[in-house]
Amino acid sequence: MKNRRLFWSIVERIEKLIDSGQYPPGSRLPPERELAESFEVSRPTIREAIIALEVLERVEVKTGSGVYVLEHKKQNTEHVISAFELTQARALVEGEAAALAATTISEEELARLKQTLVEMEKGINPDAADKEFHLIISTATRNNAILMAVSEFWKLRDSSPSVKVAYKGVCSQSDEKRTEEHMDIYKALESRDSQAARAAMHHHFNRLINALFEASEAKALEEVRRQTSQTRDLYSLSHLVS
Amino acid sequence: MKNRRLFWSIVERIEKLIDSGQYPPGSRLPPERELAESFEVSRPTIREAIIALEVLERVEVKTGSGVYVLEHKKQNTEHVISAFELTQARALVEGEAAALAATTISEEELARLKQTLVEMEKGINPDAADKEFHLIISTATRNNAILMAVSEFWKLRDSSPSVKVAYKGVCSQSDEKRTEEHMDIYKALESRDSQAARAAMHHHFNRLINALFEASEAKALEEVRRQTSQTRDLYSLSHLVS
DNA sequence: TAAACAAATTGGATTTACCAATATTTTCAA
DNA sequence: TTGAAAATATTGGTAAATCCAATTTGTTTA
Repeated sequence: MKNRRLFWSIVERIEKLIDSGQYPPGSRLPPERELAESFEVSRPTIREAIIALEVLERVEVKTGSGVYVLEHKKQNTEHVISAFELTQARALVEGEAAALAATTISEEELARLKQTLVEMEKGINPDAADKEFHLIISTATRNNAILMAVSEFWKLRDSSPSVKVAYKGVCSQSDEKRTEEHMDIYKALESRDSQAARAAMHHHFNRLINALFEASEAKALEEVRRQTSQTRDLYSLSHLVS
Repeated sequence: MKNRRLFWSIVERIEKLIDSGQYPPGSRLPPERELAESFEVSRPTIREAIIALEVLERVEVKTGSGVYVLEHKKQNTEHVISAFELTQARALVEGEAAALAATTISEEELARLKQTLVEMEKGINPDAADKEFHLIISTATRNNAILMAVSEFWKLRDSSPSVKVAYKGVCSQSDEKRTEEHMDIYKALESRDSQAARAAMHHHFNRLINALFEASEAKALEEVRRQTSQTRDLYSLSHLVS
Protein backbone atom coordinates (compact mmCIF):
# COMPACT_ATOMS: atom_id res chain seq x y z
CA MET A 1 0.00 0.00 0.00
CA LYS A 2 2.96 2.31 0.53
CA ASN A 3 3.53 2.32 -3.19
CA ARG A 4 0.60 4.65 -3.56
CA ARG A 5 1.39 7.85 -5.29
CA LEU A 6 2.26 10.77 -3.13
CA PHE A 7 -0.72 12.92 -3.97
CA TRP A 8 -3.15 10.38 -2.54
CA SER A 9 -1.72 10.86 0.92
CA ILE A 10 -2.07 14.61 0.45
CA VAL A 11 -5.70 14.05 -0.54
CA GLU A 12 -6.26 12.15 2.68
CA ARG A 13 -4.58 14.79 4.81
CA ILE A 14 -6.59 17.59 3.23
CA GLU A 15 -9.81 15.61 3.60
CA LYS A 16 -8.99 15.11 7.23
CA LEU A 17 -8.53 18.84 7.71
CA ILE A 18 -11.87 19.47 6.03
CA ASP A 19 -13.69 16.80 8.03
CA SER A 20 -12.14 18.04 11.26
CA GLY A 21 -13.91 21.34 10.70
CA GLN A 22 -10.72 23.31 10.19
CA TYR A 23 -11.94 24.17 6.71
CA PRO A 24 -15.76 24.13 6.80
CA PRO A 25 -17.86 24.10 3.61
CA GLY A 26 -17.64 27.43 1.83
CA SER A 27 -14.29 28.35 3.28
CA ARG A 28 -11.16 28.77 1.24
CA LEU A 29 -8.18 26.48 1.43
CA PRO A 30 -4.72 28.02 1.82
CA PRO A 31 -3.02 28.83 -1.48
CA GLU A 32 -1.24 26.02 -3.25
CA ARG A 33 2.15 27.42 -2.42
CA GLU A 34 1.39 27.49 1.28
CA LEU A 35 -0.02 23.98 1.22
CA ALA A 36 3.08 22.80 -0.60
CA GLU A 37 5.25 24.26 2.11
CA SER A 38 3.21 23.01 5.06
CA PHE A 39 2.89 19.50 3.62
CA GLU A 40 6.52 19.57 2.52
CA VAL A 41 5.80 18.53 -1.03
CA SER A 42 6.07 20.35 -4.31
CA ARG A 43 3.35 22.50 -5.73
CA PRO A 44 2.50 20.11 -8.62
CA THR A 45 1.81 17.41 -6.07
CA ILE A 46 -0.54 19.74 -4.24
CA ARG A 47 -2.22 20.53 -7.53
CA GLU A 48 -2.70 16.85 -8.26
CA ALA A 49 -4.28 16.34 -4.86
CA ILE A 50 -6.60 19.30 -5.40
CA ILE A 51 -7.60 17.96 -8.80
CA ALA A 52 -8.43 14.62 -7.22
CA LEU A 53 -10.52 16.38 -4.58
CA GLU A 54 -12.21 18.35 -7.34
CA VAL A 55 -13.12 15.19 -9.22
CA LEU A 56 -14.39 13.75 -5.94
CA GLU A 57 -16.58 16.85 -5.63
CA ARG A 58 -15.13 17.86 -2.32
CA VAL A 59 -13.70 21.21 -3.44
CA GLU A 60 -14.25 23.77 -6.16
CA VAL A 61 -11.40 25.63 -7.83
CA LYS A 62 -11.87 29.24 -8.84
CA THR A 63 -9.13 30.56 -11.06
CA GLY A 64 -7.33 33.48 -9.53
CA SER A 65 -9.33 33.26 -6.36
CA GLY A 66 -8.67 30.04 -4.55
CA VAL A 67 -9.89 26.56 -3.69
CA TYR A 68 -13.20 26.39 -1.88
CA VAL A 69 -14.62 23.57 0.19
CA LEU A 70 -17.93 22.16 -1.05
CA GLU A 71 -20.79 20.79 0.99
CA HIS A 72 -20.14 17.10 1.34
CA LYS A 73 -23.16 15.44 -0.10
CA LYS A 74 -23.02 11.94 1.24
CA GLN A 75 -23.63 9.13 -1.10
CA ASN A 76 -26.78 7.19 -0.52
CA THR A 77 -24.61 4.36 0.73
CA GLU A 78 -24.59 6.29 3.98
CA HIS A 79 -27.79 4.63 5.08
CA VAL A 80 -27.19 2.91 8.35
CA ILE A 81 -29.06 -0.31 7.88
CA SER A 82 -29.03 -3.09 10.40
CA ALA A 83 -29.20 -6.78 9.65
CA PHE A 84 -32.74 -6.79 11.05
CA GLU A 85 -33.95 -4.06 8.77
CA LEU A 86 -32.31 -5.68 5.79
CA THR A 87 -33.81 -9.06 6.55
CA GLN A 88 -37.27 -7.65 7.09
CA ALA A 89 -37.07 -5.73 3.82
CA ARG A 90 -35.86 -8.81 1.99
CA ALA A 91 -38.70 -10.83 3.46
CA LEU A 92 -41.29 -8.39 2.19
CA VAL A 93 -39.80 -7.78 -1.24
CA GLU A 94 -38.61 -11.30 -1.96
CA GLY A 95 -41.83 -12.74 -0.61
CA GLU A 96 -43.72 -10.80 -3.24
CA ALA A 97 -41.05 -11.63 -5.79
CA ALA A 98 -41.57 -15.34 -5.15
CA ALA A 99 -45.33 -14.94 -5.47
CA LEU A 100 -44.84 -13.16 -8.79
CA ALA A 101 -42.22 -15.58 -10.05
CA ALA A 102 -44.50 -18.54 -9.38
CA THR A 103 -46.56 -17.52 -12.41
CA THR A 104 -43.72 -16.42 -14.68
CA ILE A 105 -40.71 -18.63 -13.96
CA SER A 106 -39.39 -20.69 -16.86
CA GLU A 107 -38.45 -24.35 -16.88
CA GLU A 108 -34.85 -23.41 -17.49
CA GLU A 109 -34.86 -21.18 -14.42
CA LEU A 110 -36.41 -23.93 -12.33
CA ALA A 111 -33.60 -26.20 -13.45
CA ARG A 112 -31.01 -23.64 -12.44
CA LEU A 113 -32.72 -23.25 -9.07
CA LYS A 114 -32.49 -26.99 -8.56
CA GLN A 115 -28.81 -26.82 -9.39
CA THR A 116 -28.22 -24.31 -6.59
CA LEU A 117 -29.97 -26.69 -4.19
CA VAL A 118 -27.57 -29.45 -5.16
CA GLU A 119 -24.58 -27.18 -4.69
CA MET A 120 -25.87 -26.07 -1.32
CA GLU A 121 -26.34 -29.64 -0.16
CA LYS A 122 -22.82 -30.48 -1.19
CA GLY A 123 -21.69 -27.56 0.94
CA ILE A 124 -19.41 -26.15 -1.76
CA ASN A 125 -19.65 -22.39 -1.50
CA PRO A 126 -23.19 -22.41 -0.10
CA ASP A 127 -23.33 -18.62 0.20
CA ALA A 128 -22.80 -18.18 -3.52
CA ALA A 129 -25.53 -20.73 -4.18
CA ASP A 130 -27.77 -18.85 -1.76
CA LYS A 131 -27.28 -15.59 -3.62
CA GLU A 132 -27.84 -17.19 -6.99
CA PHE A 133 -31.02 -18.84 -5.75
CA HIS A 134 -32.56 -15.55 -4.70
CA LEU A 135 -31.41 -13.68 -7.79
CA ILE A 136 -32.81 -16.31 -10.14
CA ILE A 137 -36.20 -15.87 -8.50
CA SER A 138 -35.96 -12.09 -8.75
CA THR A 139 -35.09 -12.37 -12.42
CA ALA A 140 -38.00 -14.74 -12.96
CA THR A 141 -40.43 -12.01 -11.91
CA ARG A 142 -39.77 -10.39 -15.32
CA ASN A 143 -39.64 -7.13 -13.41
CA ASN A 144 -36.31 -5.32 -13.56
CA ALA A 145 -37.33 -2.90 -10.82
CA ILE A 146 -37.75 -5.77 -8.39
CA LEU A 147 -34.52 -7.33 -9.59
CA MET A 148 -32.80 -4.01 -9.01
CA ALA A 149 -34.16 -3.72 -5.47
CA VAL A 150 -33.08 -7.24 -4.55
CA SER A 151 -29.67 -6.65 -6.10
CA GLU A 152 -29.30 -3.51 -4.02
CA PHE A 153 -30.10 -5.50 -0.91
CA TRP A 154 -27.36 -7.98 -1.72
CA LYS A 155 -24.95 -5.17 -2.44
CA LEU A 156 -25.78 -3.79 0.96
CA ARG A 157 -25.21 -7.12 2.60
CA ASP A 158 -21.88 -7.61 0.88
CA SER A 159 -20.64 -4.13 1.64
CA SER A 160 -21.73 -3.69 5.23
CA PRO A 161 -19.28 -5.29 7.65
CA SER A 162 -21.74 -5.28 10.53
CA VAL A 163 -24.39 -7.04 8.47
CA LYS A 164 -21.84 -9.51 7.23
CA VAL A 165 -20.74 -10.62 10.67
CA ALA A 166 -24.35 -10.80 11.84
CA TYR A 167 -25.20 -13.16 9.01
CA LYS A 168 -21.99 -15.10 9.35
CA GLY A 169 -22.83 -16.44 12.78
CA VAL A 170 -26.34 -17.34 11.79
CA CYS A 171 -25.99 -18.97 8.40
CA SER A 172 -23.13 -21.29 9.18
CA GLN A 173 -24.88 -23.03 12.04
CA SER A 174 -28.03 -23.72 10.11
CA ASP A 175 -26.98 -24.69 6.63
CA GLU A 176 -29.29 -27.65 6.59
CA LYS A 177 -32.28 -25.55 7.56
CA ARG A 178 -31.50 -23.05 4.87
CA THR A 179 -31.32 -25.82 2.30
CA GLU A 180 -34.65 -27.23 3.49
CA GLU A 181 -36.34 -23.87 3.24
CA HIS A 182 -34.93 -23.27 -0.22
CA MET A 183 -36.32 -26.61 -1.18
CA ASP A 184 -39.76 -25.60 0.06
CA ILE A 185 -39.62 -22.40 -1.95
CA TYR A 186 -38.53 -24.34 -4.99
CA LYS A 187 -41.40 -26.78 -4.66
CA ALA A 188 -43.91 -23.96 -4.41
CA LEU A 189 -42.50 -22.31 -7.51
CA GLU A 190 -42.44 -25.61 -9.36
CA SER A 191 -46.13 -26.11 -8.65
CA ARG A 192 -46.84 -22.50 -9.66
CA ASP A 193 -48.39 -21.76 -6.30
CA SER A 194 -47.98 -18.02 -5.62
CA GLN A 195 -49.28 -18.03 -2.09
CA ALA A 196 -47.24 -21.05 -1.09
CA ALA A 197 -44.14 -19.46 -2.60
CA ARG A 198 -44.71 -16.28 -0.65
CA ALA A 199 -45.35 -18.19 2.55
CA ALA A 200 -42.25 -20.32 2.09
CA MET A 201 -40.13 -17.24 1.47
CA HIS A 202 -41.58 -15.55 4.54
CA HIS A 203 -40.90 -18.64 6.60
CA HIS A 204 -37.33 -18.64 5.35
CA PHE A 205 -36.70 -15.08 6.44
CA ASN A 206 -38.71 -15.37 9.60
CA ARG A 207 -36.40 -18.11 10.82
CA LEU A 208 -33.45 -15.90 9.87
CA ILE A 209 -34.80 -12.95 11.83
CA ASN A 210 -35.33 -15.09 14.90
CA ALA A 211 -31.87 -16.57 14.57
CA LEU A 212 -30.43 -13.07 14.36
CA PHE A 213 -32.26 -12.12 17.53
CA GLU A 214 -31.07 -15.16 19.36
CA ALA A 215 -27.52 -14.47 18.30
CA SER A 216 -27.72 -10.89 19.42
CA GLU A 217 -29.49 -11.81 22.64
CA ALA A 218 -26.81 -14.31 23.48
CA LYS A 219 -24.38 -11.45 23.51
CA ALA A 220 -26.63 -9.03 25.31
CA LEU A 221 -26.87 -8.36 28.97
CA GLU A 222 -29.93 -9.11 31.01
CA GLU A 223 -30.97 -5.47 31.22
CA VAL A 224 -31.06 -4.84 27.51
CA ARG A 225 -33.00 -7.98 26.88
CA ARG A 226 -36.32 -6.28 27.43
CA GLN A 227 -35.45 -3.64 24.88
CA THR A 228 -34.53 -6.35 22.44
CA SER A 229 -37.89 -7.99 22.87
CA GLN A 230 -39.59 -4.79 21.93
CA THR A 231 -37.37 -4.53 18.91
CA ARG A 232 -38.20 -8.06 17.90
CA ASP A 233 -41.81 -7.06 17.82
CA LEU A 234 -40.93 -4.24 15.46
CA TYR A 235 -39.29 -6.57 12.98
CA SER A 236 -41.66 -9.47 13.19
CA LEU A 237 -43.68 -10.54 10.21
CA SER A 238 -46.88 -10.85 12.24
CA HIS A 239 -48.53 -8.05 10.31
CA LEU A 240 -48.48 -10.19 7.21
CA VAL A 241 -51.70 -11.73 6.11
CA SER A 242 -50.21 -15.09 5.38
CA MET B 1 -17.81 27.07 -19.87
CA LYS B 2 -14.83 28.55 -21.65
CA ASN B 3 -12.95 29.10 -18.41
CA ARG B 4 -12.70 25.41 -17.80
CA ARG B 5 -9.27 24.26 -16.97
CA LEU B 6 -7.28 22.70 -19.72
CA PHE B 7 -6.99 19.25 -18.26
CA TRP B 8 -10.76 18.72 -18.35
CA SER B 9 -10.78 18.95 -22.11
CA ILE B 10 -7.94 16.42 -22.21
CA VAL B 11 -10.01 14.14 -19.98
CA GLU B 12 -12.87 14.36 -22.44
CA ARG B 13 -10.67 13.68 -25.43
CA ILE B 14 -9.06 10.66 -23.79
CA GLU B 15 -12.46 9.35 -22.71
CA LYS B 16 -13.64 9.69 -26.27
CA LEU B 17 -10.69 7.68 -27.50
CA ILE B 18 -11.46 4.98 -24.94
CA ASP B 19 -15.16 4.90 -25.74
CA SER B 20 -14.46 4.81 -29.47
CA GLY B 21 -12.70 1.51 -28.94
CA GLN B 22 -9.29 2.82 -29.87
CA TYR B 23 -8.11 1.92 -26.37
CA PRO B 24 -10.25 -0.99 -25.19
CA PRO B 25 -10.33 -2.08 -21.52
CA GLY B 26 -7.07 -3.69 -20.52
CA SER B 27 -5.03 -1.92 -23.15
CA ARG B 28 -2.31 0.58 -22.38
CA LEU B 29 -2.49 4.24 -23.17
CA PRO B 30 0.44 5.87 -24.95
CA PRO B 31 3.11 7.20 -22.60
CA GLU B 32 2.52 10.59 -21.05
CA ARG B 33 5.17 12.21 -23.18
CA GLU B 34 3.54 11.01 -26.39
CA LEU B 35 0.10 12.11 -25.26
CA ALA B 36 1.51 15.51 -24.39
CA GLU B 37 2.88 15.83 -27.87
CA SER B 38 -0.19 14.58 -29.70
CA PHE B 39 -2.57 16.74 -27.66
CA GLU B 40 -0.16 19.66 -27.87
CA VAL B 41 -0.13 20.31 -24.14
CA SER B 42 2.56 19.91 -21.54
CA ARG B 43 3.19 16.72 -19.66
CA PRO B 44 1.90 18.03 -16.32
CA THR B 45 -1.45 18.72 -17.96
CA ILE B 46 -1.54 15.16 -19.25
CA ARG B 47 -0.70 13.95 -15.78
CA GLU B 48 -3.56 15.96 -14.32
CA ALA B 49 -5.97 14.52 -16.86
CA ILE B 50 -4.80 10.99 -16.11
CA ILE B 51 -5.22 11.60 -12.38
CA ALA B 52 -8.76 12.78 -13.00
CA LEU B 53 -9.45 9.65 -15.05
CA GLU B 54 -7.94 7.58 -12.27
CA VAL B 55 -10.23 9.15 -9.68
CA LEU B 56 -13.13 8.52 -12.04
CA GLU B 57 -12.03 4.88 -12.12
CA ARG B 58 -11.61 4.82 -15.86
CA VAL B 59 -7.89 4.02 -15.89
CA GLU B 60 -5.33 2.44 -13.61
CA VAL B 61 -1.79 3.75 -13.33
CA LYS B 62 1.06 1.28 -12.85
CA THR B 63 4.30 2.91 -11.94
CA GLY B 64 7.01 2.25 -14.45
CA SER B 65 4.66 0.34 -16.68
CA GLY B 66 1.95 2.56 -18.04
CA VAL B 67 -1.64 3.69 -17.85
CA TYR B 68 -4.20 0.96 -18.39
CA VAL B 69 -7.85 1.29 -19.34
CA LEU B 70 -10.28 -0.20 -16.86
CA GLU B 71 -13.56 -1.93 -17.57
CA HIS B 72 -16.13 0.82 -17.53
CA LYS B 73 -18.61 -0.31 -14.95
CA LYS B 74 -21.62 1.85 -15.47
CA GLN B 75 -22.71 3.11 -12.12
CA ASN B 76 -26.24 3.58 -13.27
CA THR B 77 -26.65 -0.13 -13.91
CA GLU B 78 -28.88 1.20 -16.65
CA HIS B 79 -31.54 -1.34 -16.20
CA VAL B 80 -34.16 -0.73 -18.78
CA ILE B 81 -37.19 -0.45 -16.63
CA SER B 82 -40.59 0.34 -18.03
CA ALA B 83 -43.29 2.32 -16.30
CA PHE B 84 -45.21 -0.91 -15.86
CA GLU B 85 -42.43 -2.70 -14.11
CA LEU B 86 -41.77 0.28 -11.90
CA THR B 87 -45.40 0.60 -10.95
CA GLN B 88 -45.76 -3.07 -10.20
CA ALA B 89 -42.65 -3.04 -8.05
CA ARG B 90 -43.85 0.04 -6.22
CA ALA B 91 -47.21 -1.61 -5.61
CA LEU B 92 -45.61 -4.63 -4.02
CA VAL B 93 -42.99 -2.83 -1.96
CA GLU B 94 -45.09 0.16 -0.95
CA GLY B 95 -48.05 -2.07 -0.22
CA GLU B 96 -45.97 -3.90 2.36
CA ALA B 97 -44.50 -0.61 3.52
CA ALA B 98 -47.98 0.72 4.22
CA ALA B 99 -48.89 -2.45 6.10
CA LEU B 100 -45.76 -2.08 8.20
CA ALA B 101 -46.20 1.63 8.74
CA ALA B 102 -49.73 1.14 10.02
CA THR B 103 -48.27 -0.25 13.23
CA THR B 104 -45.32 2.10 13.57
CA ILE B 105 -46.33 5.49 12.19
CA SER B 106 -46.21 8.42 14.62
CA GLU B 107 -48.83 11.09 15.19
CA GLU B 108 -46.45 13.67 13.81
CA GLU B 109 -46.06 11.69 10.60
CA LEU B 110 -49.81 11.28 10.29
CA ALA B 111 -50.13 15.04 10.57
CA ARG B 112 -47.56 15.54 7.83
CA LEU B 113 -49.38 13.04 5.66
CA LYS B 114 -52.58 15.01 6.12
CA GLN B 115 -50.71 18.15 5.11
CA THR B 116 -49.73 16.57 1.79
CA LEU B 117 -53.39 15.73 1.18
CA VAL B 118 -54.31 19.37 1.67
CA GLU B 119 -51.58 20.49 -0.70
CA MET B 120 -52.69 17.96 -3.26
CA GLU B 121 -56.29 19.13 -3.07
CA LYS B 122 -55.21 22.70 -3.59
CA GLY B 123 -53.40 21.54 -6.68
CA ILE B 124 -50.21 23.38 -5.82
CA ASN B 125 -47.37 21.16 -6.95
CA PRO B 126 -49.31 17.94 -6.51
CA ASP B 127 -46.43 15.78 -7.74
CA ALA B 128 -44.18 16.97 -4.94
CA ALA B 129 -46.95 16.25 -2.45
CA ASP B 130 -47.34 12.83 -3.99
CA LYS B 131 -43.67 12.03 -3.54
CA GLU B 132 -43.64 13.30 0.02
CA PHE B 133 -46.72 11.24 0.86
CA HIS B 134 -45.08 8.03 -0.22
CA LEU B 135 -41.73 8.81 1.37
CA ILE B 136 -43.30 9.67 4.73
CA ILE B 137 -44.95 6.26 4.75
CA SER B 138 -41.68 4.56 3.84
CA THR B 139 -39.90 6.41 6.62
CA ALA B 140 -42.63 5.41 9.05
CA THR B 141 -41.79 1.75 8.51
CA ARG B 142 -38.69 2.35 10.66
CA ASN B 143 -36.86 0.28 8.11
CA ASN B 144 -34.11 2.08 6.23
CA ALA B 145 -33.75 -0.74 3.72
CA ILE B 146 -37.34 -0.26 2.63
CA LEU B 147 -36.89 3.49 2.59
CA MET B 148 -33.84 3.01 0.42
CA ALA B 149 -35.70 0.80 -2.04
CA VAL B 150 -38.58 3.24 -2.36
CA SER B 151 -36.15 6.14 -2.75
CA GLU B 152 -34.42 4.25 -5.54
CA PHE B 153 -37.74 3.79 -7.28
CA TRP B 154 -38.39 7.52 -7.15
CA LYS B 155 -34.91 8.22 -8.40
CA LEU B 156 -35.63 5.90 -11.28
CA ARG B 157 -38.88 7.65 -12.02
CA ASP B 158 -37.28 11.09 -11.94
CA SER B 159 -34.33 10.09 -14.09
CA SER B 160 -36.00 7.99 -16.76
CA PRO B 161 -37.51 10.15 -19.50
CA SER B 162 -39.71 7.37 -20.82
CA VAL B 163 -41.19 6.69 -17.41
CA LYS B 164 -41.69 10.38 -16.83
CA VAL B 165 -43.74 10.89 -19.96
CA ALA B 166 -45.76 7.76 -19.27
CA TYR B 167 -46.68 9.04 -15.84
CA LYS B 168 -47.26 12.56 -17.07
CA GLY B 169 -50.20 11.67 -19.23
CA VAL B 170 -51.77 9.53 -16.55
CA CYS B 171 -51.43 11.58 -13.40
CA SER B 172 -52.61 14.89 -14.72
CA GLN B 173 -55.97 13.61 -15.89
CA SER B 174 -56.78 11.92 -12.63
CA ASP B 175 -55.60 14.21 -9.88
CA GLU B 176 -58.84 13.90 -8.00
CA LYS B 177 -58.67 10.11 -8.04
CA ARG B 178 -55.12 10.19 -6.78
CA THR B 179 -56.14 12.44 -3.93
CA GLU B 180 -59.03 10.16 -3.05
CA GLU B 181 -56.81 7.11 -2.97
CA HIS B 182 -54.23 8.86 -0.85
CA MET B 183 -57.04 9.75 1.53
CA ASP B 184 -58.03 6.09 1.76
CA ILE B 185 -54.46 5.09 2.52
CA TYR B 186 -54.25 7.80 5.14
CA LYS B 187 -57.43 6.64 6.83
CA ALA B 188 -56.18 3.07 7.00
CA LEU B 189 -52.91 4.21 8.52
CA GLU B 190 -54.71 6.45 10.98
CA SER B 191 -56.81 3.53 12.19
CA ARG B 192 -53.66 1.37 12.37
CA ASP B 193 -55.16 -1.18 10.03
CA SER B 194 -52.30 -2.98 8.28
CA GLN B 195 -54.38 -4.99 5.86
CA ALA B 196 -56.54 -2.03 4.91
CA ALA B 197 -53.43 0.05 4.33
CA ARG B 198 -51.95 -2.58 2.09
CA ALA B 199 -55.20 -2.97 0.20
CA ALA B 200 -55.57 0.78 -0.26
CA MET B 201 -52.03 1.07 -1.54
CA HIS B 202 -52.59 -1.81 -3.94
CA HIS B 203 -55.79 -0.21 -5.15
CA HIS B 204 -53.91 3.02 -5.72
CA PHE B 205 -51.29 1.40 -7.90
CA ASN B 206 -53.71 -0.96 -9.58
CA ARG B 207 -55.64 2.01 -10.91
CA LEU B 208 -52.34 3.52 -12.05
CA ILE B 209 -51.33 0.39 -13.91
CA ASN B 210 -54.66 0.21 -15.69
CA ALA B 211 -54.44 3.89 -16.59
CA LEU B 212 -50.96 3.31 -18.01
CA PHE B 213 -52.31 0.47 -20.12
CA GLU B 214 -55.21 2.51 -21.39
CA ALA B 215 -52.85 5.31 -22.32
CA SER B 216 -50.53 2.95 -24.15
CA GLU B 217 -53.40 1.11 -25.78
CA ALA B 218 -54.81 4.34 -27.07
CA LYS B 219 -51.61 4.79 -29.00
CA ALA B 220 -51.31 1.21 -30.09
CA LEU B 221 -52.49 -0.38 -33.26
CA GLU B 222 -55.17 -3.03 -33.39
CA GLU B 223 -52.69 -5.81 -34.06
CA VAL B 224 -50.52 -5.21 -31.06
CA ARG B 225 -53.48 -4.96 -28.77
CA ARG B 226 -53.56 -8.69 -28.19
CA GLN B 227 -49.94 -8.63 -27.15
CA THR B 228 -50.69 -5.81 -24.79
CA SER B 229 -53.44 -7.79 -23.16
CA GLN B 230 -51.01 -10.55 -22.44
CA THR B 231 -48.65 -8.02 -20.99
CA ARG B 232 -51.37 -6.58 -18.81
CA ASP B 233 -51.83 -10.01 -17.35
CA LEU B 234 -48.15 -10.11 -16.53
CA TYR B 235 -48.32 -6.91 -14.56
CA SER B 236 -51.64 -7.36 -12.87
CA LEU B 237 -51.87 -7.65 -9.13
CA SER B 238 -54.20 -10.64 -9.32
CA HIS B 239 -51.67 -12.91 -7.69
CA LEU B 240 -52.01 -10.93 -4.49
CA VAL B 241 -53.98 -12.45 -1.69
CA SER B 242 -55.78 -9.26 -0.85
C1' DT C 1 18.70 -22.92 -21.89
C1' DA C 2 18.17 -20.11 -18.13
C1' DA C 3 19.55 -16.86 -14.90
C1' DA C 4 21.72 -12.40 -14.31
C1' DC C 5 22.81 -8.08 -15.75
C1' DA C 6 22.30 -3.72 -18.30
C1' DA C 7 19.85 -0.46 -20.91
C1' DA C 8 15.71 1.66 -22.36
C1' DT C 9 11.11 2.93 -21.22
C1' DT C 10 7.74 4.93 -18.34
C1' DG C 11 5.64 7.12 -14.65
C1' DG C 12 6.82 10.04 -10.08
C1' DA C 13 8.22 14.19 -8.24
C1' DT C 14 10.59 18.63 -7.95
C1' DT C 15 12.19 23.16 -9.33
C1' DT C 16 11.77 27.15 -11.88
C1' DA C 17 9.50 30.27 -14.66
C1' DC C 18 5.96 32.93 -16.68
C1' DC C 19 1.02 33.86 -17.71
C1' DA C 20 -3.88 35.01 -16.65
C1' DA C 21 -7.65 35.82 -13.67
C1' DT C 22 -8.97 37.67 -9.45
C1' DA C 23 -8.59 40.33 -5.23
C1' DT C 24 -6.69 44.15 -2.73
C1' DT C 25 -4.67 48.47 -2.17
C1' DT C 26 -3.51 52.87 -3.67
C1' DT C 27 -4.24 56.99 -6.02
C1' DC C 28 -6.51 60.81 -7.71
C1' DA C 29 -10.27 63.43 -9.28
C1' DA C 30 -15.00 65.03 -8.32
C1' DT D 1 -14.45 63.15 1.97
C1' DT D 2 -15.73 59.92 -1.20
C1' DG D 3 -15.85 56.97 -5.01
C1' DA D 4 -14.08 55.19 -9.09
C1' DA D 5 -10.08 54.00 -11.76
C1' DA D 6 -5.55 52.27 -11.89
C1' DA D 7 -1.66 49.93 -9.98
C1' DT D 8 -0.20 46.06 -7.30
C1' DA D 9 -0.32 41.70 -4.98
C1' DT D 10 -2.23 37.26 -4.70
C1' DT D 11 -3.55 32.98 -6.59
C1' DG D 12 -4.31 29.47 -9.73
C1' DG D 13 -2.87 27.74 -14.89
C1' DT D 14 0.47 26.03 -17.84
C1' DA D 15 4.94 24.93 -19.41
C1' DA D 16 9.79 23.28 -19.57
C1' DA D 17 13.68 21.02 -17.85
C1' DT D 18 15.54 17.78 -14.70
C1' DC D 19 16.27 13.88 -11.88
C1' DC D 20 14.52 9.65 -9.63
C1' DA D 21 12.40 5.01 -9.19
C1' DA D 22 10.05 1.12 -10.91
C1' DT D 23 9.29 -1.76 -14.72
C1' DT D 24 10.17 -3.81 -18.96
C1' DT D 25 13.06 -5.54 -22.43
C1' DG D 26 17.03 -7.20 -24.54
C1' DT D 27 21.56 -9.01 -24.15
C1' DT D 28 25.06 -11.38 -22.04
C1' DT D 29 26.96 -15.05 -19.62
C1' DA D 30 27.34 -19.24 -16.92
